[in-house]
Amino acid sequence: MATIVDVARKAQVSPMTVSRVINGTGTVKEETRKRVIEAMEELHYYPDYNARGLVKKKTNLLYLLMTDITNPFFTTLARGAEDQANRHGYRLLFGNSDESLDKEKEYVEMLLSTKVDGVLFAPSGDDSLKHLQTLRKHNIPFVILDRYVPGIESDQVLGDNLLGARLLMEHLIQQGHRSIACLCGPQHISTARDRLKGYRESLLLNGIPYDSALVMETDYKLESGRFAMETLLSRESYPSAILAANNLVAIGVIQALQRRGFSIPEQMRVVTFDDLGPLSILHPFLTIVSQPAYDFGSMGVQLLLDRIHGTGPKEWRTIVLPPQFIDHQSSEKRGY
Amino acid sequence: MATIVDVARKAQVSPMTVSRVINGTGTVKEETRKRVIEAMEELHYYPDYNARGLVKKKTNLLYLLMTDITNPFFTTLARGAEDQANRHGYRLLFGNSDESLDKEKEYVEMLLSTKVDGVLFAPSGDDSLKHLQTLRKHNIPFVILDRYVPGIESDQVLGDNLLGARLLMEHLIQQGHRSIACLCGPQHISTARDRLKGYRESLLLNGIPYDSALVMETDYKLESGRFAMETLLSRESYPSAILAANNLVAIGVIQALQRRGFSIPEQMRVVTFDDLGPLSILHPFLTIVSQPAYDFGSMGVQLLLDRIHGTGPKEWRTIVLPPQFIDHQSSEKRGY
DNA sequence: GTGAAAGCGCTAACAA
DNA sequence: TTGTTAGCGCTTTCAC
Repeated sequence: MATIVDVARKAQVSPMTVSRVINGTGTVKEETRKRVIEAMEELHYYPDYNARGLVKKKTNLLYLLMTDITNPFFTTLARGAEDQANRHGYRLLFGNSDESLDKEKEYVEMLLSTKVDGVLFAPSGDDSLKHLQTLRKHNIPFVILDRYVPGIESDQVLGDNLLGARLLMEHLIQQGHRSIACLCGPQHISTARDRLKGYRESLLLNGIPYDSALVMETDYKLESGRFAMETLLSRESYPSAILAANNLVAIGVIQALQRRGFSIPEQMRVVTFDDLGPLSILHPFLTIVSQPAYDFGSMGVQLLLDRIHGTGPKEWRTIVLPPQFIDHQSSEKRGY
Repeated sequence: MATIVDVARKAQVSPMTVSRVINGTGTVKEETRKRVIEAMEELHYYPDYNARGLVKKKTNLLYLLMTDITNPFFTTLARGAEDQANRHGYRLLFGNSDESLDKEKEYVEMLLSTKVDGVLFAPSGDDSLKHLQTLRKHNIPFVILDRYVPGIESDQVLGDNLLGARLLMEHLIQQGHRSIACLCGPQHISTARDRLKGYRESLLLNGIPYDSALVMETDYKLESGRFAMETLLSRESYPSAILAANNLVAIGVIQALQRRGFSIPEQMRVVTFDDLGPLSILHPFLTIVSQPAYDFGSMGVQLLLDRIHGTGPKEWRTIVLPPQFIDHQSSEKRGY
């Protein structure tokens, strides 16, 4: 716990000179420099970032607020963000709101007391608006990730969920499916709305009537998918394919199907969004529109740093990352 | 960015009184209290944790250093740690060393400048010793997670990998397998050593000769498993079952098998350690010894806080969490 | 090329 | 019950 004063004393200079050596600012005679460095090493000195932050009003800390740390989409995103942050000399803090607005609120308040330089914010839903407004009011730069929030402008990194849904639907329809269920995700989240919209548009475009009985609102968790699928299976007749709200919901769906002895994809086709991380390899029966999760993270950090440093344009920027269609069954990959 | 002085001025009291209100320390007249709280709200005041930490020498920050954030074992562990930390008024920082000693070193140095109250440390291997010694020298409390490191004593939360390996082996041997390959993981990591040891012991106990050709050292990543399996399959004869170093290696193994058209588990049995998170549901062909990842995190935080606060015994404590045998094939679960 | 003084936002210790 | 003083570890500013 040596401080800058200890080092200064040992090197027989003023604390200010030590500070200059540490930060490489100002001018220091080579000889003094050496003495200082030696002293730092002998005392195992490490500068206190907090003390520095206090005076510089800059912490070199970024915060990543995710909605579900167990979802491979977000862990991959986190890696992208971390790599990019470290590359620019920033440290990255993570938090996990667990798709809960209340938890999100706690994180935001904690954030206000933590003095981070910026925030990567994956909103839990449209109601996150007030939290974002709070950040804005406190002049904390942020970038919205994955889900846009009506009512606020900001830098954003989003996916094209409308297109994603349509790619999946076209695929199913081309294969002859006409009765396709949509487990459509929470409608207070933009991604879920867009995916449902894509579903409806594809039906319309292909002259397939919309059947509200085939559309069920789920949340973005596994159990929800299982439950919805069980409900579908309890009816007299069921669809031949399922558009699942996201990867976790899809797994719930598959679980329900397996329990009922369905073989996939022969008896039921399942398609969904977002990869399963390293495990996707094992799922030949899943057709997926994958989002470049790593890029979500690294580009998010890029936008955020541009905003913090004032590099980049003044206007808000929205980056839309294209989905990638992956038919694990045929191993065929196409970018869009 | 209102400060405590702004609030004091607005409430017509001294900063010290505001501080007392914020922290609930000392005594403040109810009337003054109200005035202060009102002022805080009007100014949207949030205390600066860093400034507080500077004087209190206590940040209420814990750090979790993982080796692989994409491994479901660690994301689940992280959730356990986070929940427990928040429950006690601590914030949790994450970092990801990516199984790399060099990256780990960078994190440790960053840590020394970040002034956290304690560290949950999942070592990248035996060579992490020096990093742990650095923390010790700087009086930063830590708890070792998952992998022990010869040469240092500490609070620890570990699994029983020897037993885990033997459970898996007994299972295979009971099913009649005699030729079992061991993709044994990096031998500079305690978990890998113990698993290999369990493998050998089981062979011995069952009178099966040890065949070094069946043992291959891998790391803990997917590609490594795939490569090892491909090597095995390129030989004239191959084993009937694989004990894979961990979950990711197992996936690599399965991938290699699928590419060669093997059906699992009929033509090749694969068993391994650690669950696949939500996805394990989908893998009826995997037999797994699972570790209670969530408890690794929450108990780790518990030990750490005991150490920080001086509650709990003076001696180092090692908690060994029992493995759980899960045969996804038979859906049978038994605790040990 | 180097140092002294002041202050970042907060709280411990003492005084009133 | 409240306020004053000093100082946490560092950097900014200005002087030498």
